[in-house]
Amino acid sequence: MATAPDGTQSIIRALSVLKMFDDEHSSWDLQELTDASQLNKTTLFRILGALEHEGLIEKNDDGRYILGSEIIALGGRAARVNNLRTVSHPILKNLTNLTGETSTLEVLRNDNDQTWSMLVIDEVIGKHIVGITQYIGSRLPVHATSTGKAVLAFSDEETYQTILEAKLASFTEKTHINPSDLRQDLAIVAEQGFSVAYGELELGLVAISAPIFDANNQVRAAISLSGASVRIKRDDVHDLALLVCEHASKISYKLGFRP
Amino acid sequence: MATAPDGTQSIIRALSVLKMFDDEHSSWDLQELTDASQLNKTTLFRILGALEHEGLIEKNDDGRYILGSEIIALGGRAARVNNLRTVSHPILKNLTNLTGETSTLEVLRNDNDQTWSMLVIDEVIGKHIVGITQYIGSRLPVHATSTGKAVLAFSDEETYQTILEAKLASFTEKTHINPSDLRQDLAIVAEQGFSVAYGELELGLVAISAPIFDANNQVRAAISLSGASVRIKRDDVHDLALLVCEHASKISYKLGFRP
DNA sequence: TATAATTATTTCATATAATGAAACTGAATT
DNA sequence: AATTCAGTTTCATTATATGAAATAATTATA
Repeated sequence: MATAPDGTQSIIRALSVLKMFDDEHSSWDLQELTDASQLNKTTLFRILGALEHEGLIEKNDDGRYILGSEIIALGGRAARVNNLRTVSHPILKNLTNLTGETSTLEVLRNDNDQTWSMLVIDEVIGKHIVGITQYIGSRLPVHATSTGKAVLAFSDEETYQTILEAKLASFTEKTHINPSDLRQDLAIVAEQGFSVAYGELELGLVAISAPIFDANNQVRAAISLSGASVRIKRDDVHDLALLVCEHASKISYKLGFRP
Repeated sequence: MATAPDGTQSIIRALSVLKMFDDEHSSWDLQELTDASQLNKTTLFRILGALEHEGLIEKNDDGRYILGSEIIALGGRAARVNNLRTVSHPILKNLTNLTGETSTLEVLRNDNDQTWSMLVIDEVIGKHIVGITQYIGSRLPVHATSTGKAVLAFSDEETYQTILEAKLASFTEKTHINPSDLRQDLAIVAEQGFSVAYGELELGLVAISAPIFDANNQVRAAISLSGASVRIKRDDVHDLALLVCEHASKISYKLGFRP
């Protein structure tokens, strides 16, 4: 064998070493890396030398290696290219292709000053004739949408509180207008990893959502799959939810989220 | 020569290639990289193979290489380790060592709901006896502090407007209580890259600040150097400002900012 | 303080694996 | 159909990555 089929071996080795710097092991010394990897100490020494030379790792005060600022810079650039909408669109399309139903991408947005809402930033219209509405650019109530609940259930305490303290407007008899009801629902969402809004915003409309996380391990958005309740029955919800979660995970992954 | 002194050559080459993916050149194909680098096409082909294999780059729809999600994930981890406070502290210490004056690190924070202020998150006390006050944890008015002005001058339009629209409280006769005065001052700050508050918060107190940027090219904080006006004369300000800017740049660099 | 133990770095001989010229493939363009 | 260009594979060459061992530099222990 002249050259590794997947590209230069020493580079693959170096990148594997780089990936050993995760949240659980954010700093290493040479010996630890030697013990934890299959690599020869001298080889590692030179790999680290190269990584350090290029600023991808650096030594902290204790002389231990940590990820360096060059990685942060590269990460910023990568995030700019792999932005939420660009990355999500093909995945939304796939979700709609598989189900025939409409899918959307929504983010939590602070409106003018006080209020929060879900802003629809992308949408792929389903195949069914009933309920074709363009939603891109619309702002929807957080507490009455599946996406809102998906985001809220994984938000930081502060955002969570702020929104729950606001007045919960009623849209149908199914809307949670009672904070404790909503809180209970959100606990379930957090538990199972997806949310369902069955007629909470509009009677006859079912929506299933899952949250999207980014490289900072924070909720960034949610996707939804929605359709008329005449098509999407209670029994279908679970299978569809699984599909939505899968697709949401794919987006999270592409945004650098590593669970 | 057996091995490159700075570490494995092929790895250094690969990392140099990775860095070619900047904001101006966010996507490349093999030929372009061949033309733009000193490397042999076949070598590049294998370098790209290794980088792609490990997810640091990927091909977009057009078959062009772009930075991949693994870089975003690594960037997130690196940012968590190289956090603002940790990174800034030794640099603040240095600034205070060189000048004898107190230096601080401050971020713009949305208070409870409406108001904004500068939150002091680190401080290195200077050598002089006069004016030793612990400020860590304090919230200071944005419009009357050098740090506030440094941050504001480089903030996005929305934040800028919001804060300028609020009532500008008066602290001394030097405080900018008139939006158009403040606006004018901020234009100068944006121009020269640093801000000065000469008795605007407290008579007899001079502070000089410079903004800190992160890998997303956005203002993240500001550092200040402050002391009594009996020591820091008008004539000293310029030289000190240069020093403050230098130190702020160092922090920005460590946070992954590449101007 | 000396000694031991541990880790980091350098040396050096070896051959593996990186390298690049050239050939080949496949797609796009004329 | 002919041509051009980008991407990929082949293959011979040797530069260069590799790792065992020796050395230096720390750190821990007696």
